[in-house]
Amino acid sequence: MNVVEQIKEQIKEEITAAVEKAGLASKEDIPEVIIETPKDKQHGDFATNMAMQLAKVAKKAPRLIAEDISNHFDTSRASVEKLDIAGPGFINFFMDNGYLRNVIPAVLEAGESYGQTDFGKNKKVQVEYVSANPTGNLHLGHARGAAVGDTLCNILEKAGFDVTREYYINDAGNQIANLAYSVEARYLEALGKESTMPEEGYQGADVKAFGEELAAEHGETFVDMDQAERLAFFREYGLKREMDKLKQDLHDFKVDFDVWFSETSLYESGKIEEALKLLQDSGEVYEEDSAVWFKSSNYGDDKDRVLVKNDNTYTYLMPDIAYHKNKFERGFEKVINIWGADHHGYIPRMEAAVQALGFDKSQLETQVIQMVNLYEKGERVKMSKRTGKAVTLKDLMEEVGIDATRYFFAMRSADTHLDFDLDLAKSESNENPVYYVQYAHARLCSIFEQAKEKGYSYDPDADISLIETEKEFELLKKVGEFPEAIAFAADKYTPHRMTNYLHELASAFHSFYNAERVVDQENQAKTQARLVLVKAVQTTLQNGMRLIGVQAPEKM
RNA sequence: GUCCCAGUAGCUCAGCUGGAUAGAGCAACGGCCUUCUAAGCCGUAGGUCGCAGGUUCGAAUCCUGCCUGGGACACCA
Repeated sequence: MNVVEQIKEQIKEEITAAVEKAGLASKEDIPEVIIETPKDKQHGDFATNMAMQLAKVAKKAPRLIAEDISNHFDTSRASVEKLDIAGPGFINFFMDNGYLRNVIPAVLEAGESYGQTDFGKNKKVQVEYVSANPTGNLHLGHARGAAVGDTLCNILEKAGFDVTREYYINDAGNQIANLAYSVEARYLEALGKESTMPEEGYQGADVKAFGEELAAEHGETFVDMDQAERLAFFREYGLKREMDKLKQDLHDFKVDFDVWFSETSLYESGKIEEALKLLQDSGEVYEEDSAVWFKSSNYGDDKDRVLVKNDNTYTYLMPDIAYHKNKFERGFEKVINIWGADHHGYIPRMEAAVQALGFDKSQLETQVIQMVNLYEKGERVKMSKRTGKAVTLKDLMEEVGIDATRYFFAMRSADTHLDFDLDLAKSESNENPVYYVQYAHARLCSIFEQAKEKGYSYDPDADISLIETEKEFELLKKVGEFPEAIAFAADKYTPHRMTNYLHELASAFHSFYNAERVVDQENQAKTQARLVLVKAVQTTLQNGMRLIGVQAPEKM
């Protein structure tokens, strides 16, 4: 357990003890003790609302209860210097902050692994994200999903979950047939032959390039080939090219997957029939209008869904059911889907399917990534994937940069609409929020450089009892909250809390930096102590930035 | 029609399990560089938390209804 958490536990114990000693409630009746950090420093370092919570049980006014508790509270323990009663009955704890010094050796010892906890109990979790159709470039929305998904995975891992990152490749549906037709059309076009682009074809420049490359490499080889054979080739070719590109773009964005799961593989391995049979055997499906329907309305969906169409092919849902069955069979205790907003209506039927397969609804968690609206020069830019007019992940990486893009997406709650201001994200100025955090790191590095120049060597055994100012303790407290911040973000699946935390940490550091000097020729011992403090800050900042996937630059 | 998301400072957004005087960033205004990076710090100003009810000792937060904006509602994927 980390230092800050430990002290909170001690305070909790003392509160419980005080409540019992004061005879306010029996042990079983004491509600869970809540320790919070007040927003206003006037209200102390920690506070509890125990007196208000006890008002009903003890049948007394909260302020009187608070007095009873504080009279029986043993301040000699838990580093409490004094306590106060305020407002409607809050008990505020003012700490002897010396305990915070213990944060430093804890961080230094843990190094890169500082922040790691066993909160997740090594639970097997699978996160599926991005999963964009391999029919074109990744656009803004996928970029958001990639940044949020990857950050969430990083956080879950750090919080002690056993995470598998997975991408579901939709390589079996009509859209892939359309891709094949599109490649064909572009190929013929490149050879100057007559060609027709299907109405639902992909107009993107990438497909056009495929056609040209095929024409250049293979000449007219495919022109007289049997069309089915030719399309099969174009299909494979297009798919491979699209996937290669997509993997490369994601990799450049620092997003890598453990498993690339092919939809086609479900057809080939018989897993779809297997899943369908299971549903049939358990009476979850019926036939109507020569189609096979799943009784999803039994599980809260607003209507039943077709699994097998009257032309005897599967809907998209059927293989996806088989896929989810497979996920659980692989032993994941929790399956997290991060889907685009356009899939939100799809969630109830998937939850229904999971239950029909005999799994618990709570094992499936679906997070929706809301729409991204792009703004440039103050105006909304309309995008369309089909026509190829869209801002791609690649554009973002080139124009905005990986760090700013990742930070920008990670910093906002994923389930709300996002306005992406291209000019703001591009601006290399203090308007861009990522620089605030990066700048803190560059400053930290600069301190070490200066120290080195002035002949100081970093000594991990420096006398940290010389850490004593308010700014130092505030900074240390923030550093000490890191493991809790990670666990919290993991628990609520809210990666944006992590950027909030990093911003707060950077802010505490900048504030300290302006108030106190680290490298001070007049005071060697203090310099040594502060170097150790600052090292702990640097380690924490680096670990946090790694979670978001942004660089920690040494110079800016 | 049903469902999802949103409505909080001029703008973009946080706000935890309901808590104290609702917070950041940007923009505005006033200070701070002979000393570790001023992409920073310190301070000022700015809000009937969409509206109306309800629950509660206490509501931006929970519940109900309504208004406004965005989106989703295929035997497509």
